[in-house]
Amino acid sequence: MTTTAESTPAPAGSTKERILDATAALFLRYGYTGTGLKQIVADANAPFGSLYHHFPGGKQELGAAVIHRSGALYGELVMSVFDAAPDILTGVRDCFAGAAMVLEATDYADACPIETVALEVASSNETLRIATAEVFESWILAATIRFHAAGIEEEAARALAISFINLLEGAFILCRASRTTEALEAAGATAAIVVEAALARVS
Amino acid sequence: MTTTAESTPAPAGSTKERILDATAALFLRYGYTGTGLKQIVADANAPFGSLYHHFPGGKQELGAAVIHRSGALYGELVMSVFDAAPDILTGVRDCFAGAAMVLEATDYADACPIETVALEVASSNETLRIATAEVFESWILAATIRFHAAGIEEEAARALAISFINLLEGAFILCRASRTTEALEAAGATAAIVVEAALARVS
DNA sequence: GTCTATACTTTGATAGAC
DNA sequence: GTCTATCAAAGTATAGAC
Repeated sequence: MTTTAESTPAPAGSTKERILDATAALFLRYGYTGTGLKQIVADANAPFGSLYHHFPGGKQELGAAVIHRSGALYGELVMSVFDAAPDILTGVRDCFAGAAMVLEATDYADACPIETVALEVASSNETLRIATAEVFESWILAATIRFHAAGIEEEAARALAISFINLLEGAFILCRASRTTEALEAAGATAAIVVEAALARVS
Repeated sequence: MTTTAESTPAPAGSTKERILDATAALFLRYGYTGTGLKQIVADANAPFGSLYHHFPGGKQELGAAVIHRSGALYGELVMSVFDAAPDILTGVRDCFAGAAMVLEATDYADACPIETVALEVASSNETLRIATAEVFESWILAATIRFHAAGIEEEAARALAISFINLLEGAFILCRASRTTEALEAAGATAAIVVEAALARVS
C-alpha cells in the first residue's frame, strides 16, 4: 500500500470480531462498493485467508453480517437515549442533539452505520437490500413501542416512528454534505412538533 | 461485456449530453463508486476517448458535472410541483405523493439523483462533497422562498425547507430498502403537520 | 473531435503450504 | 485455523491513429 487512509487500531477481540469491526468502520466512510476486502483485512490486522474462512460467502456475506450487527448496535444506542430520558418528548430531542454531537466529534463521519450501504445496494444487490430493510423495520418496531407506551394509538405511533427515522436519516445526509449540524437541529425541532401534536391528541 | 444490466437507449443529444445522461442514470442505481466509466460510455453509445475529451478531469470532473446537472433538474422538478399547486400545503403534499408514484413506477430506483453519491463522497472526496452541498443548499434556498412567500417568517421558513428535504431524503432511503411507499406517506403527513402549524402561527 | 488499443492499478476470489 | 502467493476481471487513465 502506498497512501491508504488512516487505519483503525483494531487490536482487540477475535479475528472474526476484528474483521467485523473494521468493516463497519470502513462502511461508515466509504460505503459498500468503496470498501475493499484488502483494506478490511489490513485494518483488522488479519490475514486475507481468514476473511474467507469466517465468511465463505465473501464480500456479500460479510456485508450482510455487518449490516445486521451495526444495525442492532445502533438501534440499541438510540433506544438507550430514549429510555434514559424522563419522557418521550425529551428522548426525541436528545436523540437529535446527541447525533449532532457525535457527528461533530467524528468529523462528520459517524452517522447512521447502514444508510450509505442501504442506498448503494437498494437497486443492485437484493440480498443486502433485504438485510437493510430488516434493520430499518426493527428500528421502526422498537420506536413504535416507545411511542405507543407513551399513550399514542398504535397506527399513529408507527407513523411517528417512521417519521422520526426519516428525519434522522435525511438530516444525516444534509449534515455530512454541508459539514454543519443545521439540518439535525431543524429535524429535531420538527420531530418535537409532531410528537407534541400526537401527545396532545392523547391527553 | 457478458451480462451487464439493461442499458439505457441514449440515442439523442450530443456525445457530451449522452454521457451526462447515462452517468446520471447509472448514479441513481449504482452510486458513484459502483458506476464504472466503461459502462458509462457503453450506455451512452460513446467511444471511450470522448469521455476524457469532454471531461479531462476524468471520473471526478464528470461526477461533479452530473451532480450539478441532476441536482438542478431535480430541484426544478420539485419546485414545479410546488408552483402548480393552489397553495403551499397542497404543494407539500403533492411532492410526497408524486415522489411515491415515481418510485413505484421505476421499480424503486428513481429517487433523489444525488443522495447516494452524497453519502458515498461525504468523507472520501472533498471536491464532490462540496458539489453535493451546493446542490442541497440551492434546494433549501428555493424551498425557503416558497415558504416565506406563503407568509412564514424567514428563519422559520428556512427550517421548514430543511425539514421538508430531510423528510424526503430520509423517506427515500426507507422506501427503497423496503420497496414500499409507507415511509413517504408518513413523511408527507409529518410535513403537512409542521407546515400547517407554521401557517397557523401566521394567520 | 472521434475512436481504438492498451497501460497500470485495484478488485474480489482461490489454491495450497504450514 | 493461519497465512502467502496468485488469478482473472474490472477499475481508471493514457497514447496515438484517423
